[in-house]
Amino acid sequence: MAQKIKLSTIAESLGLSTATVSLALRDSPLVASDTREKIKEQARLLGYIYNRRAASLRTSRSGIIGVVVHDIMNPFYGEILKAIESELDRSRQTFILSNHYDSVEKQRTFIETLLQLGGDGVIMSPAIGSPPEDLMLAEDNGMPAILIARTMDGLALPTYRGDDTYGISLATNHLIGLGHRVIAMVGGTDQTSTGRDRYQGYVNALRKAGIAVDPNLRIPGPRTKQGGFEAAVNFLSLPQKPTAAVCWNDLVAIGLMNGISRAGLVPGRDISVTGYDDLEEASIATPALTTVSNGQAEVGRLAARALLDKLAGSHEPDGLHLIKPEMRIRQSTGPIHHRD
Amino acid sequence: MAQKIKLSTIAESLGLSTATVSLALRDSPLVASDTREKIKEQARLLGYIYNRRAASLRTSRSGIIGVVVHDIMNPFYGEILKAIESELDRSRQTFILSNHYDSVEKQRTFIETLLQLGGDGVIMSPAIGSPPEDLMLAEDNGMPAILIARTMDGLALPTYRGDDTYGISLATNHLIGLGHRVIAMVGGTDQTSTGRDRYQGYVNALRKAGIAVDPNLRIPGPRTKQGGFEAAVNFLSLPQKPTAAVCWNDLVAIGLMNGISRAGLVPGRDISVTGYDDLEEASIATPALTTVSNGQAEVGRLAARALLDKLAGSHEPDGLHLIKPEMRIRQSTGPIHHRD
DNA sequence: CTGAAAGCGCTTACAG
DNA sequence: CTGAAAGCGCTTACAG
Repeated sequence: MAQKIKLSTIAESLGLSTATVSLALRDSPLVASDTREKIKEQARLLGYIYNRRAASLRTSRSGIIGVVVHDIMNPFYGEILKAIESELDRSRQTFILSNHYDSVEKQRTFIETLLQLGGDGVIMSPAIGSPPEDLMLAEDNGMPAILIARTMDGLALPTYRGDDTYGISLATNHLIGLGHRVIAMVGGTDQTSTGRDRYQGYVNALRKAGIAVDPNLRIPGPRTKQGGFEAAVNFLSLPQKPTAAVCWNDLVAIGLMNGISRAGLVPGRDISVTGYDDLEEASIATPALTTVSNGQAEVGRLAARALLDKLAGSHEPDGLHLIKPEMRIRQSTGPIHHRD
Repeated sequence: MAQKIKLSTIAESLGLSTATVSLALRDSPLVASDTREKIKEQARLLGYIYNRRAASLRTSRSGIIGVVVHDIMNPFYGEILKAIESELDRSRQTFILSNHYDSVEKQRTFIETLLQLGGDGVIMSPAIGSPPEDLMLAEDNGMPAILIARTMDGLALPTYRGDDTYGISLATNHLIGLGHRVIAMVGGTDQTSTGRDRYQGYVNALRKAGIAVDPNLRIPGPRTKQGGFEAAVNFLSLPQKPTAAVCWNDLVAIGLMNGISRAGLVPGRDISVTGYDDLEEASIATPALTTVSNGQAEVGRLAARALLDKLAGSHEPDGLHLIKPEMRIRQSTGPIHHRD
């Protein structure tokens, strides 16, 4: 590596001022077009690398946007991130990604780091138990924040997520329509808005159909494939002998189906199973999973757009934006089939 | 948000110089301990946020490390990233993540952005068709680079990956040992070192066992679950009627097994299937997938360590570091079972 | 143990 | 259309 090339190196080599070089490289109409071309050519020749830290120190815009979610390895978040990425790419923003694994500590460290780097904004799916002041840390320091996937009550932050109560009722009603009466709910936690909403939607649907709600038919906890797989044992030994399971999400549903298969039963025939999210994987599972679309691409796209709009100065209405879920009927659900 | 708090705000409020405040906040022994405590307390009270851009402009260390891989939604990379993350977390480095989706363009943009941000180093799994000069762009500008998962010939960059040729021969030999003679290879591409190495390992193992290599038994292309699922049709209609498939990776294997199941055959009994990578998901697939561990956690950990060591000044030996794969025998492979 | 001053590499009024 | 100069918020010699 030769000497570090900076604006002044280019300026001196051309007998111009740094001001002119700076303007030219950013395509300012203030610079004569042949001067501009000469400067750009010289920058290329010298292998000039723009120092964003210096620029951002001066302008206080860094071009950095932070995104923090529970776990990027979870395809649900992966699909959201993909949409955010393609939206941010278009406006040449760099994005910094982090998992918080539901650690409030890790989440706060991330927000602080982002503030230190002069981040322009942040999109987050809040960790379980987040203190409101942690989530407001960004806004309080002039960095706009947008929430996705989970709601935090009492926070005036724009939020984009699916309508969980409604969505899970679609799945539950679908099963009821197929004749199922003993329907378990597998997975999820009351510690998130999503978890509470989905359980509530399931309860509502049963009540509306005149089916008594049996709390023992709830197997809370699992949120992953592994979790669903392990829950199969509990599920299959429930004394009420459910003929169907409404799962917390697709991962749990696929895991549960694997567990059911291992036990020699056929999901979709012996036991009906619904997922939630409609991950890319849902349609190629065996059997293909009946599930509820949860608008990941939409959530990511809208959240990114809202943030970019905010940065551009237009004031989006704050508040909750619910994406409407839709039923996707496939092979994992069918008419009631009595075990025993 | 009140007035922006900076070092000088704290200094003035305490009647000290910025130099003293700066040193105190970084726990310098040069500052008297009660002065230091007073300063730290004041910083906390004022809600001071350290401006890393300003600091890094001065010190030319940013605390940022870039990581770019093909696709973070692919659990193979996800598992590597997790290991990198936990290693970097320990040394308080921020990491910036990006997908290149095998676009050389996107990869170069990422490296340039990282240079502009003053990144301290970069870990990359090179995009297909990367020009060597793109990969050297980082090093040429003083930013150390480490390669993972894929090799680029003729580049003097430290590289960490699994031993593909050896690993795939383990899988192939396992099938041969079970009596299989017509073994297809499903997925992968000759455009990556990994793809070439794995095909070669498969060919070597067959030859060593005295089995003629039939190029028509290769179904190149698939690298995802979806791809494996779709390849099932081709696989099942091969005129040679293979009794087993060596798959490019676990995703392809799981997809292929789903496709085989849909066709009414039982993977693990009618058709033996091996995967590659030993993803977390492999053990809960149905049937549980026989596969080859590919050391994702090891690759991530070692690559991150090597980079941190390099940043700390110790010169790691460059060159290729191969992680030794191991066979994981589960339910998706069994003795030969003739179709028809 | 503490302070005054220069400088990291940009951009932005302000002049001309 | 171009230039001289100040300043973004830190850290680092150098003095004392």
